[in-house]
Amino acid sequence: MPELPEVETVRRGLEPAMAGQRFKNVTVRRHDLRFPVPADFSNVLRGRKVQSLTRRGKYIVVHLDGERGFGLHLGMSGRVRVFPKGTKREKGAHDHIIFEMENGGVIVFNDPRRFGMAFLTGDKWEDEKFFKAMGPEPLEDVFTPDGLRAKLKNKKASIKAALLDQCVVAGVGNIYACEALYDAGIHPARAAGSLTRAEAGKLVKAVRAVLKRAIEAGGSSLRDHRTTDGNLGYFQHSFSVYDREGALCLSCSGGKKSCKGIRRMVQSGRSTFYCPVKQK
DNA sequence: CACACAACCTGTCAGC
DNA sequence: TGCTGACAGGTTGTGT
Repeated sequence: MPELPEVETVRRGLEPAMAGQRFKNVTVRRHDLRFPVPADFSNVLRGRKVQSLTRRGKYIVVHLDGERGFGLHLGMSGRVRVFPKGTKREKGAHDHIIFEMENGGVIVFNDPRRFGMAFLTGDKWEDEKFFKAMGPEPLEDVFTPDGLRAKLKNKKASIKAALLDQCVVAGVGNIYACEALYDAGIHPARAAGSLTRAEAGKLVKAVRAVLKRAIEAGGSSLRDHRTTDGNLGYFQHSFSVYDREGALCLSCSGGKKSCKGIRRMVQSGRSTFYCPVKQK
C-alpha cells in the first residue's frame, strides 16, 4: 500500500487524532517488526503529548513535547486506523501497536507482513540513520532537475532502479516510478546516467505531478489501501501503466500506431510496466 | 564501489 | 473445494 502519497494520507488522518493529545497508554503486542520495536517504546510515550506530525519519504515522524519523538514506517502491508472515542474498534489479527489517547481515541498500527517499523528518535530526528542519507523530498523545491542529474551522473543502473533508491529521491516506490517514467516518456531500462538535462526536467515534473494527483485522490493505491478511517483509496482506477499489462495506454489507444500494448518486465526483482511506443 | 538478488513474512489470486 | 505456485506497496544485507 504505502508509497509517499499513501503515507501522506495516513499522516493527515493521524494528525487530528494525535496532535495536542497525550498518550494514555501504548501497547506493543508484537515487537518483531522489520526491526525490533524498542523495549521502552510504550514507557517513553506514555503520558507524553504530541506536538506535530511530519512525513519524510515514506516515514511518519511524531514529535513529542519536550524532547524525542518516534517514527513509523508502513512497510509493504502496514495500515493505520483511527477509532475516535465512541466508535467501535474491530480487532484485527495483525494489530501490533495500540495507541490509546487521553481523549478516548484509539489508533491501531496493523501490519500482516511485519515489514513495517516503529522506532524512537532523539531530539534531532533528522539525524536518525533512516534519514541521514535520504534524498530530497520530491514535492519540495530541493528536488530539481540539476540535482537529480547530479545524483544520476555516471550511474549505469536503470533509471527505474534509480528512482526506487531513496537516496536519489525520497518516497517514490514501484508504482509511482512506473507512472512517472511513463508520464515523462522515458524508457525504464535506460541507464540512469544517460538522461539529458531536458529529460531530467520532464522526470522531475512527472514525479511531482503523479504524487500530487495521488495525494489529492486520497492516497491511491492497490485494491486494499485504506485511509485511517477505513475507507478505500480510489486512485487505483487511474494508473496509466501500472498493473495494466497488455492494455493500450492512453497515448496509443488514441492514435493509429501499431502498439501491442503495455508491457511488463522485471528489473532488480520488481515488476516494471511501460509502453514501448511512448517511452524511449 | 555499484549493482543484482535473496531474504524478511503473510495474504491473495489464478490455475489445475 | 482444495492445493500449489507466483506475486504483492519496501528495505537491508550479501555476494559478484
